[in-house]
Amino acid sequence: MRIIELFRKEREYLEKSVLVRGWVRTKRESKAGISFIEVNDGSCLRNLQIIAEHRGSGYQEVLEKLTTGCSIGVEGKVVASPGKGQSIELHAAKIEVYGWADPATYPLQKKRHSFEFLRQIAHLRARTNTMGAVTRVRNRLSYAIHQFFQERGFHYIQTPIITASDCEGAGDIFRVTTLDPTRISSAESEAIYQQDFFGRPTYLTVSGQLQAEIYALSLGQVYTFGPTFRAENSNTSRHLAEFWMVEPEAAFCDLQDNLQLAESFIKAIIGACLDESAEDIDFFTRFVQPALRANLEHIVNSSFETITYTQAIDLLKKSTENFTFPVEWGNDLQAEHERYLTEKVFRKPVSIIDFPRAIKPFYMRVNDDHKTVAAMDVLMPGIGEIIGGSQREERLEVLLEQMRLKGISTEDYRWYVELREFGTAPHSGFGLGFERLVQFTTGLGNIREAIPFPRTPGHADF
RNA sequence: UCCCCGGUAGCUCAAUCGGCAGAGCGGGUGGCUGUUAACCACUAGGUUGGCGGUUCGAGUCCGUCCCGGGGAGCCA
Repeated sequence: MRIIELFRKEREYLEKSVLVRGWVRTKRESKAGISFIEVNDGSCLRNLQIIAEHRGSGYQEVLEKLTTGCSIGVEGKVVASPGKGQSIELHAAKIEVYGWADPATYPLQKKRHSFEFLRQIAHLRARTNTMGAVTRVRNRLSYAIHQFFQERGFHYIQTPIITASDCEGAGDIFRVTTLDPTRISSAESEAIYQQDFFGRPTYLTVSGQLQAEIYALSLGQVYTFGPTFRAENSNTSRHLAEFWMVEPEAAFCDLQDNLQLAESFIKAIIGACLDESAEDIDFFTRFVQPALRANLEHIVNSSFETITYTQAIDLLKKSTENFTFPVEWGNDLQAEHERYLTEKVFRKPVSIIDFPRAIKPFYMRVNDDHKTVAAMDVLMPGIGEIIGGSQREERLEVLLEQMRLKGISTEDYRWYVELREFGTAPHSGFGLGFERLVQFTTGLGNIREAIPFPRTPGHADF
């Protein structure tokens, strides 16, 4: 029996006998002959209070040794609690200990630990209230993502993790090789790749977008939800070397449709958490970020703002804010600029569209002014850019010109070009950083708490 | 990679001007109580991140390296 089930149907289980299994969070002794044991089984935030009488139980020895971290199974009767803080409790008839946890060496205490410390014990931090709550929210968001797309006829596809494309993004990428590193350094540069597993240089993917386009131009609407890798040496609270990305891609869909999709998407999945992870959201609101619940409700209830890059530049130029970086048409927006727009000017999510052609990738559709492309960045208060997307360039000639201008090899991307030669169609899509969404939804300050086992420069433990 | 801050008991932190290294929690022992971050008493626990320097004397000042955090860039 899972504890959440018990709490959900309290009346139904009252005076009934049940078996609950989980981990001891804390134990309070009463020498009058009672032990109070709080058990958590991960099904929900709340602990179940176990009442264990010493008298005649034969468990006095067990109860004395029971400490935080032990795993136990308790059989007993569900009764109404006379104490404050819980409506029901479990009156133990039988207690089985599956595993002990030496209190002298078990690292988790009943008190608050720093996140830095908990990261060092990622195998045990999952047993804390915070990480348990993050994990359940992350799970609920994942489920909501699939629900959202499935309900709208999008097909879930899997794009490759190992790729030979190395110029999709500007960032550094991870090499994938079976070669002995000592041989690589001593070898002739080009010839060595022919001896490698794939017979050519290969990397971990930085995006499944280009492959998703293939399936959008055949199944109509698809989405990916998988791991993505960036070898960028960035040490911030918003970056991971290995993270999960959601990338919908839809045919016969222009930038306006794309914006609409992004807005409905974010509202739907955050709304699902507000409704169905209410207890965990309330926990974060109480202990992590007091304004969290109000912020999330605001996101769900507000309509997102959409402005063009040119309008954004105007707003920034008019502002009295002291920016470190100059505001000039043609420069990319800096974090401080994005924060100002979404947190101070509009105080809600803002989509910025139609960026200068020169600062965006080759695949984005060139607008009629020939100076901008149909790009969109969705900015969220508190974390900045959460979604980046665009309408893709579907016109063969324009795409070839873009590739020429950006120095992209038409040989290497022959297949991508052929999608425009054979039955091309307008299409759009975007990418959403999943951990940033988890971060936003939980209010946690560091993205390293948004994923069970964070990979960052110098850290690949567990 | 750059800038800033930090590293003291198992954990969270304090230590005045450079002058005997401390508290709370956790652990152990005992007491008390339908308890709720339980409470009370006692107790054990330290190469102050490493190396070098200044000084009668360094947790504290200087140099250097390592590690961590925050911010920036890059991005999702």
